[in-house]
Amino acid sequence: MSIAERKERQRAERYELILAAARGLAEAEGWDAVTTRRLAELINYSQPVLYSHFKGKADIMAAVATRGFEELARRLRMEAANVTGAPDVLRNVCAAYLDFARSRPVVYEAMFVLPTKIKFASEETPPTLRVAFEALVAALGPDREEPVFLAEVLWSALHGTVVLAQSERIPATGAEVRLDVLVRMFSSDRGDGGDGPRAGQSQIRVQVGAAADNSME
Amino acid sequence: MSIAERKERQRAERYELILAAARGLAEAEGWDAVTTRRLAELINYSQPVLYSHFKGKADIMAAVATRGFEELARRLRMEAANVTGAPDVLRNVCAAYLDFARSRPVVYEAMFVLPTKIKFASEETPPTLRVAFEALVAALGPDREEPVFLAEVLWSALHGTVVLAQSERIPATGAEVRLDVLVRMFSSDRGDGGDGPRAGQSQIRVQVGAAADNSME
DNA sequence: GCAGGGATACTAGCGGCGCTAGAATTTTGT
DNA sequence: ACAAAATTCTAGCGCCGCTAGTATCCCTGC
Repeated sequence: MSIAERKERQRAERYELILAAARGLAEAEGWDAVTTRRLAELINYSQPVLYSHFKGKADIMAAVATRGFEELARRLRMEAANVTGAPDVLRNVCAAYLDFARSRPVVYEAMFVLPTKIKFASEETPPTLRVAFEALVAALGPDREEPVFLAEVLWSALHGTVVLAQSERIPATGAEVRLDVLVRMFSSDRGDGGDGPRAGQSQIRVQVGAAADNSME
Repeated sequence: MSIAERKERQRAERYELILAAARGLAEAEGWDAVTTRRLAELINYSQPVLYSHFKGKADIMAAVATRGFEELARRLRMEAANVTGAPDVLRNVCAAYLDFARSRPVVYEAMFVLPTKIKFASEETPPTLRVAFEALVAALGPDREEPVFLAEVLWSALHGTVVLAQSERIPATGAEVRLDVLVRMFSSDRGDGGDGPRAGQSQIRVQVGAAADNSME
């Protein structure tokens, strides 16, 4: 049965090829430029081949989004798990979220902006997506009232800054300050009893992260 | 020159007819269903007539959005001006924003979600849009540090809740609680020294407003 | 070694999209 | 009444997502 295995492996490789082509094309020219014809040309197959892997264009985008959920969950989980050692988990998790959105804008768009058939906030929600949300809840710290709603609002604020900035509806400059403001608003100790330079630190952190992680693959 | 006036008036009427048709069709079936062919059919003219009024479909949507900016600015300004008498301006302004987004979801989409050529945060920003933002700044109250950035984050949070809820990425239930949370986060006096039942009041307010203002016009 | 048969990929085409050139029609001014 | 000007329409371009039907390839069993 080795021959069947090889075939399946080649199929899986082509599946990945399609996903990579879709993401690459979207990153280069936006999702509007990702057409079935151009995708077919990129992978050196004819259009109908795409439909043997995916139900349609929306399905391809959903697959890209799913990969995004995995990466986002991984990043957030890593920051949220650092309860010991790092004093400001909330800021790090928020920074990681913004960092992800900035480094993979079109993936973020497929995940959270464009219409998708992926179910949110239901039983069939992808586990990775749930993990990402739980990281937000955890980042807010213990003993907070209405933790789920609070996390939803935090997520909304993060998402809002991302999409408004990406669509140039709020200026790109000031992203660091907005992070400062946002973290202060949602931290459990509001009156800034903490150390002052904390803000400056994170500004650098976000900037560097965004600049370093802009590669396409 | 009365005949030229009549012609111009008829042109203006047809312009309005197109806008109304576009908004109505979008409200009934979403922006994807708003095609130049269907619009032409709705107004009983052929397609190219649309292009004598607008540069293209995007221009029509921008016009719908512009009308939306006017209405939103009017609503927010009204709530923000109530400094005297109303103790919680912030809550009322936020509620008005959410109310608008819920009552005119597709207009909101054209304004703040879909790609647009309208310039934000620049010199050529529509005055009404600027007014709306100023209302947000005012609602936050005086003597706050970084008022503009703070307003940007508040707007982001409001926008985030709207779009995540509209795209069913956070559950529709809980909108009132999220408003409560959000207002508490951004109010200048954080420790809830105010009266308790305030939240319940506003919940009713928002719900009634959303239900009453759902007409297609 | 080689024909049959199933899997695989292709060509071609459908209806619909935004948009526009050029023809046909209506309206205007003389 | 008639030519000119403004207006509206017909027809079509290149593109889209998607699919039916055909051709090709490769594995299987003799």
